[in-house]
Amino acid sequence: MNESISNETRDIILDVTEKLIYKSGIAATSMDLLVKTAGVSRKSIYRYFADKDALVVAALQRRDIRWMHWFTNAVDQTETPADRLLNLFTVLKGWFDSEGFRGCAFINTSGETGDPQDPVRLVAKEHKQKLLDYVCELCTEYGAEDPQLLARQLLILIEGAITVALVMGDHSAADNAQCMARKLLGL
Amino acid sequence: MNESISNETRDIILDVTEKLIYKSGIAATSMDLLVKTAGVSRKSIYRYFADKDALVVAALQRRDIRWMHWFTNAVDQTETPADRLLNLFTVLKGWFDSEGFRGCAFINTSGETGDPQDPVRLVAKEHKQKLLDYVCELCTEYGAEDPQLLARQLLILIEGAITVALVMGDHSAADNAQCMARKLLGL
DNA sequence: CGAACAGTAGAACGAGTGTTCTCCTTGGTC
DNA sequence: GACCAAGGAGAACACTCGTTCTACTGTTCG
Repeated sequence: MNESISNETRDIILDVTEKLIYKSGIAATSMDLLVKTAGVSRKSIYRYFADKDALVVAALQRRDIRWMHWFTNAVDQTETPADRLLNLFTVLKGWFDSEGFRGCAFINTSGETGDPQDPVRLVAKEHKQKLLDYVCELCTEYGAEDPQLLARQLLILIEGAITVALVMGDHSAADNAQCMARKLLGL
Repeated sequence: MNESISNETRDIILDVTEKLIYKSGIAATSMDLLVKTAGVSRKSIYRYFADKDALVVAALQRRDIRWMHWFTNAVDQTETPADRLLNLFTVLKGWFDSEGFRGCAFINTSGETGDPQDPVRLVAKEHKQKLLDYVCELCTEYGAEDPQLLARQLLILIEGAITVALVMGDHSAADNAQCMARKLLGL
């Protein structure tokens, strides 16, 4: 009857795929491990997804949506536009300190894939574009002279903090990035 | 006679491994492809390296040394300490625009490996620590109040620019990072 | 009831993986 | 000349990969 009813099995598959990819990367996430972890049969996976590539892309798109929702919601929990811009890095800090933090899934999977035209890379690019657009909105609300330039600079701070936090294990990168953002905003 | 004579075959193997890993990642670099590309036999590879892991680590350590040499040499081609700090990003820009640029090999391979204790991750951490130490030296020469803090902030700008350049394909990230560095240095 | 469907369990297949092996050639060194 | 280490070409092994298949179990609905 209802064609848009949420399919439970499909959701489980996507959930588990998303988690395994984030934890260990695409190559290390075998269909066998997926079957065992999700508790579904191989046939069920191939019923909903043409092949592993399609499954991976769908899982990453799901993570894109969910991460952006979580991030923007958390950042928006402050009053003034200036607070929101600084809050970007406070929320990042909380993410770094959370259990199971493994950096940004999209940076990681981009590094795994050599071909820039690979669907995985395109999803990553779209994700970062969405993040840039969101930051740009905040900059506009803040009343920045050049919101686009400011947003691009803040994005560099965000990506830099994430990368340093992952590779060096230095979670204080969020604080250092926030310190730079403060100077940039003239606060 | 001379025990420290440079071994040509070993060098070729390391060279090709380094290039293939940078181009396509560790998982995509099979021993078979390595044999065909390097024009050496499997036996030769296993004569010099215990297994693939050891080869990968050795190739990454080699890249660490060579990249740092190249980078510091290029950056040091300026007169004043202030110029050198800004030159960090000019050199980065040149790297981004160079043919075959695929981001930072150490960020990429860190994303490929889930386990933080993996030798690959340790090599990456050491590489970024060396880079941080170098930037810290420049900051000290510059006469910064807190060279360590400044260096950590500049490192975030560097890693952020690299990540944005790779994932978004936006090479102007180097310019934007340099712009922020200028503000940070009060120039 | 019975057809249709979503699902599990698991075998099977071909291709690719890292690794080891044998056989052959080459270029020195006692 | 005898020896031996270095290297090449490629077969072979055990394993894992993604993918497909068959056989069986419920559930739903006309």
